[in-house]
Amino acid sequence: MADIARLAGVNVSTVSRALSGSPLVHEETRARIAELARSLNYSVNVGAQNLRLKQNRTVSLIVPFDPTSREHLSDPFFLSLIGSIADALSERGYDMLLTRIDAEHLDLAAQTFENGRAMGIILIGQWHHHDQLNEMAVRGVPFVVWGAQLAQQLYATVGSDNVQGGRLATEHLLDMGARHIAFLGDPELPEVGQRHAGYVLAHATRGLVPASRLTRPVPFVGEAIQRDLEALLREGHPLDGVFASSDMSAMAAISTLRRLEKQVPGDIAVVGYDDIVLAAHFRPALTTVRQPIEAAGQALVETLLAQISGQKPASVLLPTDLVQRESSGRVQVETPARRRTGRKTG
Amino acid sequence: MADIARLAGVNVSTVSRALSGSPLVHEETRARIAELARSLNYSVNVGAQNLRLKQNRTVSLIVPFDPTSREHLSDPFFLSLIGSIADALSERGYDMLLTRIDAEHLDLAAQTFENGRAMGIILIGQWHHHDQLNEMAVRGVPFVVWGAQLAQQLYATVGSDNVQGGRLATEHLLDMGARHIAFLGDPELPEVGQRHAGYVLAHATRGLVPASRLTRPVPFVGEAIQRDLEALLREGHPLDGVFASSDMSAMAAISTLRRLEKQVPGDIAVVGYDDIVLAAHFRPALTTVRQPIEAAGQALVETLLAQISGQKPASVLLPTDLVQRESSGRVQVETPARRRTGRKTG
DNA sequence: GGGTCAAATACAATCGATTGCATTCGGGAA
DNA sequence: TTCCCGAATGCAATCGATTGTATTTGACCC
Repeated sequence: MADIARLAGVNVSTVSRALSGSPLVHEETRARIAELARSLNYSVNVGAQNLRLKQNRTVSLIVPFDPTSREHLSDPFFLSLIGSIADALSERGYDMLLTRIDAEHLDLAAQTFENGRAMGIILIGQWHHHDQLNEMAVRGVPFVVWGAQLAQQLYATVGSDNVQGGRLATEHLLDMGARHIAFLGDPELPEVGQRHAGYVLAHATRGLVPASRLTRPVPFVGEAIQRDLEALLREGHPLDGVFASSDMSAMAAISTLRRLEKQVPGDIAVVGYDDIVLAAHFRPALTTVRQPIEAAGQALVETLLAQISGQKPASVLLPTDLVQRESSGRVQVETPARRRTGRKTG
Repeated sequence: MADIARLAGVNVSTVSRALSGSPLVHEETRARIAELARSLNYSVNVGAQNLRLKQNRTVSLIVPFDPTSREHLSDPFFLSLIGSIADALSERGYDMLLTRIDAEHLDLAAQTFENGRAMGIILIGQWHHHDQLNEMAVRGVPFVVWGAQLAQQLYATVGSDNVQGGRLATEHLLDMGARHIAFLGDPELPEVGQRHAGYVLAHATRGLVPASRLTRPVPFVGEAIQRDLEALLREGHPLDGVFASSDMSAMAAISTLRRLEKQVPGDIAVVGYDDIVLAAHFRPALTTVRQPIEAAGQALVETLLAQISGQKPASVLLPTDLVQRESSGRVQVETPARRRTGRKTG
């Protein structure tokens, strides 16, 4: 900017005013300065500008990683969610700063705000650290979490109605005749916990109680699912339904079951969660609970911006619905296999 | 920082030195300052720091959008690529600033560098603006492009070997007995152009020349593919193979062909490009040319960082290979349908 | 006790912008 | 001619850090 000022024979303050369209500069001067700026490929230093103005148009997107696996960004659901957030932000003229942090230290997320790089934060998942997040909220950090609404929550979340989703999935499996439905996912994670609550609720309304060993706290990805399902079947526990807490785990489960020579859905009906694009094209096409991804990105961004502009945090619960496809056809009610394994129900 | 200095009863310069671990401050003083900083949730203002140090640890990722469609970020291939770039950057301690710009003004990408927000740029695709990019390179902007290597290129690209990929796909289709192979994709885009070159080359080595109307310049996504294929078939042109320049278009093509009561691969063999996760699970499972996504992210980041540290731009060509699945089985050589449609070969 | 020296800390310029206030300039009114 | 006024521009402080160059402090030695 100093260069331009020198070349134009004016003071930097005039250049600054000219470039920001202040009515205080003579039109002729402005034109001369604008022309110079263009020819020099000049653009204002956003860092310095933000420093002076104490504001910016950047939102920080934090994608925590599980420190034990340091797993890569690959689940299509989260990738799509990131895409939809990026779109929602760019429509509004914001940039997105993507940072990955250790999921055990979610409070580090606040740094991108506190050090002035972003005016707000979108966090994917609350993991096990509801408390750290509440503390961040008390500190006045503007942020929104993609996840579950929890009790005593001082921050805003955006998420699908997980209890409802879990319930829909489980009721559907029960309708299909399944009576021994495994739940795949770690209920310690808030979202999964709510899906699990829906699973229990659906049983309860029919006077049923799922066997506790049918709840399998496996991580979203990796080979744990294979091993776990093999173990479950080896134990000889009856099994005629699977509710997986993500489509990727549902697909892993189906592959494993088929390898163990179970028919899906003939012997075991499977329902997933998310409705990623892949779900519709998988064989058998996956019955699953749809989470509205486009709406999610929009809602996250709007909620955050509202908060930044001074409104108080207000959570959003997005509707979920069941998409019925092939993986959950009617279960054959009395196969020799099932009779053999007995029927303890928990 | 001024607050801390006041509370600690020292000058800000001492605080700065203490926090950055300079040996010039007394150990005791440092401890006191560190403790204060922690209790105040203080972290240095990165903007101000960058301003002073003229450096940062942020890389800008530019994902251009086609201004006519302003299409959302949804192609799984690009989403995965973004994920792999994010991972490669975070492994090295860099943050990623994601910005979307109009594909007709790729030179705007330089702004994130020139205004000091990022130390380098990764750009997805060169679109129609090789010239703008060369000009950016002349200006000294450090950037790498995911795309095709072109003649007279002053900047670095990372990309798969598109000619080879196109050739592999086409040779495979020819091996399967196809003789009227449509090419789906706009050869004006550099990467697609090279895949098309491979397509022509594969024909040439067998003394064949593909009919020019079999080259269908349709965009990657949207409904154009359906309409275009319908038109092609309505014209009565013989067709027994399709090489689509992305998996998403291959899948759209297959759906359309089936709706028009063509067997895939029985009547028409189809090969895609990318090998997205979905490809393996689609029915029929997609034969496709694999692009190594993890390697791509790593290579992009390494190439950019090398350039930032002063080395001159060096492009990387990643190997591609054909993944053979179901969508490209042997074509039935003489069906009544084919005989009916005649055999003008262009 | 005065001088020397090293360790620890303070001062002040700097990065690139923004903006309230001061200054300059020219023209019109008295 | 003098004074006033508004338009256009310049000056200088400021944002929050870093760092070269003083300056202070205290220990040690003669």
